[in-house]
Amino acid sequence: MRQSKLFSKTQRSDPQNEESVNAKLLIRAGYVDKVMAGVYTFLPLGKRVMANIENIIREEMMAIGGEEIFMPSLQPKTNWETTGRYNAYDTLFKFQSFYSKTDYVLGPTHEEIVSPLLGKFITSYKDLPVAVFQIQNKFRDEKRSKSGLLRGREFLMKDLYSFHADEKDLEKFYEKVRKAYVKIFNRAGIGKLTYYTYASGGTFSKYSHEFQTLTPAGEDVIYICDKCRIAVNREVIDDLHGSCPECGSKTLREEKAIEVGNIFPLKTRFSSPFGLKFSGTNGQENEVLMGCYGIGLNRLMGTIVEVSHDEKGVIWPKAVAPFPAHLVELGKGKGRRLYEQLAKAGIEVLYDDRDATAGEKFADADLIGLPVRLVVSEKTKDKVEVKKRGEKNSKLVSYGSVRKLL
RNA sequence: CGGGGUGUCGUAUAGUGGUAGUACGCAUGCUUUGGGAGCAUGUAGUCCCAGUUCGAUUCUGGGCACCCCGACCA
Repeated sequence: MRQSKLFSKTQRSDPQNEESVNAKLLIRAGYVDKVMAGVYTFLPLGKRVMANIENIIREEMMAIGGEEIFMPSLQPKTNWETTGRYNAYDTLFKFQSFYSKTDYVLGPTHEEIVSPLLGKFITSYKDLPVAVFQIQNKFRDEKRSKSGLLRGREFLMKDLYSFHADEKDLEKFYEKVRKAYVKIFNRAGIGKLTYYTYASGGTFSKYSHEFQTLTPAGEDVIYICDKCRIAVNREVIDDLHGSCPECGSKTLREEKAIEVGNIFPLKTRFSSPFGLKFSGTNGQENEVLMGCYGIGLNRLMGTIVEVSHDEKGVIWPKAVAPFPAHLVELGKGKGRRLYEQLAKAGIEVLYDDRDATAGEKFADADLIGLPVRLVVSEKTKDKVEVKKRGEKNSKLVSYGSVRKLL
């Protein structure tokens, strides 16, 4: 893409009243625009990042047999009364139709939709197990949204729901999801900093599990067992008498972290109120067991920025970067040949064809943070200068070999 | 929801009870072109409502918005 055609522009200074790194950098670089606290527009660059994150997640969900659906944000009050959450869910956006005076909620999650949905199709043990997922906007009336993309009022979330005939099957699938999540966070470039974490199960079960990424920007405190490479959320550490639930070790390391994903055994919490039953092999009626598994995409994007940046800007991991490289030309038209050559090879780079000074272009390239910077100028002659973002050294390579480096 | 802070051109900021300044941006022209370049000209602003006052962007009250800390986070 030609940068001269990009309607978003970078900002030289940090936005007023923003403290968090992800908000400052993403706004300055033109990835997002803040509409109000916790609500953002994703600009062309930000939309591409989000699409990459979405695709990683989608691929891994499909790899474990997830079937993608799309449920509504607009939900009937009655479903929420069925589960008793209409009054119990404290961040629920509620409103009324002006015409019919019917009450609605704006979905903060989708158990109230997915449970009756599957109830229409599950009748026999032969229909189980089944897992459906969606990538959809959620709305939560947070008392205090904060930290840029980390805690929003409207945000994109992947939610997966699984349905099982018995606990053993639920546990088996739970483990599959855990592995899929590890792959997702590895691909998103935050695997090394992300820990499988024991957390409270609320009213549903003894423990749930979270994926926590270490960052000072995090809201949670976790205790890491380096031997098992797992962690325990502070909310359950007393329960476990301060020891690792897997090896019993008491030498745990305290860190701040942000929850980027969670997996949760729901069991019959929702199948029961919605009457999800199936006929077993013996003809007896049984209750369906459920699990739910979420990943907040906005939060994941913000977390990546929190853990991968320097004083000049973002440093995107390759898999989520909006473009694989930033082609910076110094001198009008100098980069066009390479741009077109790469395009022919199916590689779309961000081509800075603007009539701007070298300093401005370099500063923007650092701020936007694509993994590789390609410079073509008078000085590079028939070669291309290649530099990785986050590294100091550059090298000159021939036009033909650029492709292999991306 | 409790506490604290902040609201001034598009962006970041200064300042004042009496004509609102600077930088960047943007526009035009010329010069410049390997780390946010230079000159000239131009463009554009006091969050909203009320009160005090001859006069309020400034003071007072209320509201709204945003940020931070805490509480909350199935």
